[in-house]
Amino acid sequence: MLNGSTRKVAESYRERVETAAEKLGYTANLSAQATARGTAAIVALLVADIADPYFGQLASGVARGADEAGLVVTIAITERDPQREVKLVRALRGQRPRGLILAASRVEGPDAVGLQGELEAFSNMGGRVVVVGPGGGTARSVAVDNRGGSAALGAELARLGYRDAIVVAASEGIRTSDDRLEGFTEGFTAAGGSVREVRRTGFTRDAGYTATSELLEDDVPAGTLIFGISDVVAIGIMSAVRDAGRQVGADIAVAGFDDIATGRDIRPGLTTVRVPLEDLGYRALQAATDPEWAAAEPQLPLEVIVRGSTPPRS
Amino acid sequence: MLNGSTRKVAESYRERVETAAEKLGYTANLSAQATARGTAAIVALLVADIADPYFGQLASGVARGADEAGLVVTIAITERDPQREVKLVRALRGQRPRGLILAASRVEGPDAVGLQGELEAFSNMGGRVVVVGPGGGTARSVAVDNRGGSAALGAELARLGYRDAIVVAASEGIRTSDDRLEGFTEGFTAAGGSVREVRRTGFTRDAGYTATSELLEDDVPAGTLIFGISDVVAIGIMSAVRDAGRQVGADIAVAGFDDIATGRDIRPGLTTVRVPLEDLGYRALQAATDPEWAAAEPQLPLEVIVRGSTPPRS
DNA sequence: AAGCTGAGGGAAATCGCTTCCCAATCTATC
DNA sequence: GATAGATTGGGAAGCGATTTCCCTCAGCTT
Repeated sequence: MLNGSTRKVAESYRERVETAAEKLGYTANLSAQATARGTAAIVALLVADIADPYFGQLASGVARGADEAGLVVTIAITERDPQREVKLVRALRGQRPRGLILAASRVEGPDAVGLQGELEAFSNMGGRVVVVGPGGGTARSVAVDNRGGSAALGAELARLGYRDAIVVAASEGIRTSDDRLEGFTEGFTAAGGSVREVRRTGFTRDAGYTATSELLEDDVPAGTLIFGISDVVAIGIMSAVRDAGRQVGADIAVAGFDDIATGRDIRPGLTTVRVPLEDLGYRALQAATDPEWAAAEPQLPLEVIVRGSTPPRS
Repeated sequence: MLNGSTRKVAESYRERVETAAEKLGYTANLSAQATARGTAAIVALLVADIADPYFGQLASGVARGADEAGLVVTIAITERDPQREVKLVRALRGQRPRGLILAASRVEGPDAVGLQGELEAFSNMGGRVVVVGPGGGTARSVAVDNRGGSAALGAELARLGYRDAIVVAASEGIRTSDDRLEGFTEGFTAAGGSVREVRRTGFTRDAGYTATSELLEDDVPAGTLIFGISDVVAIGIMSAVRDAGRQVGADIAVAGFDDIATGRDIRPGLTTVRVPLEDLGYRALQAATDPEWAAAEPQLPLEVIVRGSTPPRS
């Protein structure tokens, strides 16, 4: 009754009790509270890898929102393993969190069979599931216009004079990657370019590095553009380009997607599509807590940012 | 009794119950468990900013360890505000976590008055407090030899021919910064260099950028070395150097500390001291959970890494 | 056959809190 | 000044586990 239930208590008492509690160092036992109420003041966040700046920035937004809402954030790392993800969701469910935010998961496709079931169970228990990216089922989703953004990027790059591109993407079936790939191809070809090759790997820096190293063993003409499916991948690409003795920019141009902080500090700067990652996380949290969330503004505004990694070709 | 109490049950039964539970989608209510047991299977992690790669990598190690130990990680962001930090510790205490890991906090000094009290209360409740960095009081600590590492760095840089350095540090009283500053000065001067100026700001990229921009308004001779108290700061420094029309490397050399992932991908590469951040987090978790932890190997091994940002001066 | 041991069932107490119900007190209205 | 209505506060039940204690039953030993 100390923690804002329906009971009304005289203000004077309340204050007295509160200062006493303060002095004694008393803190309400959240677990007991959760037991009694049936739900805990917790939001669970699932990310692939918290050391990845993409997820770091996202988590930052989630944490901010949670703080404002008086919730605690619990974090779990999927390591991009669908099996693990299912297990984690199940384990997290034991906490009876108010919401569950899934960043970086394939909610669809063959890998997702177990997941869907878990998510439903979670929903049925009264928790809210939010998917960052294209959602499905009972889940709310906070999406980014990957397709539109990369189409715009492709168009812009073609306008800068690029005609020949290679895309380093993640495996087929991963929606974010597929959307970005399709969008880019669309925008780039519509404006006169053509995608010569698509390389399938993963979402990591090392994936980008390795793929590009292999790519550059063959003869890649100067003026080729390599589009990395995310900034993290693109950064790997840039390093590989350099390590192969080529130059980033006029020689081999590189572009990414997300606009993580690092992309602004490397030289040449990384051309990319700005995704308001922190906001995205913040809105995911809103979606997880706000009872009358209505998928308003389904897409966050994106913006193509051209930097030195793709200088205009004359 | 389903979750490992003293009771002994035949394995066969146990299995049967477990698969049944699996099928029904039952999950033990962790809150109830925590209420009954008096402590939750949770470790709380306090970081200044989860979007900062330093904390990201650290958190990554913590998360890995927690996963292995069957614990859930709860994360809270201090935003480098001591007041906030106290409040958070207090709030987190309500969860009755097994351990509390403090990364990036001043456990000492005038700001820490409230903190110490909270930490003690936490300890008295049976939770274990781990400080990443120089600890104090009841807290266990997982430390890094900041002083020795930066002394080695300073010595190495002097050996490379640098004689004139500026240090961009955090405010006085922040132990990590002070130790690194002292160590560097020691090592650098002992080997023939001299620290011309110390600039006090913060631990962020922008702090480094701003401080350096101001610095470069005056005439800074070519061949000067700027040491950023952490890699994040150093990256800000590099950007500022470039934006001021100077060159990183032969013109103005830059070094940092931590060896965050980004430092390997920027060009020129950032000279720094490698801190095994992930391990550090992992060990912090060990310290928080292992009952017979004995501060073994009090310091993790550090290593000076010279890259292109500090080319040898002939 | 009696006695001992250990496995396992069942009931009850406990954890710290919320929530519901009811009696007691206070206030406003006629 | 009496009565209905609104407030306040006390008490008990319940939340979903864990833990402890007691008891039964079967298998062995002597």
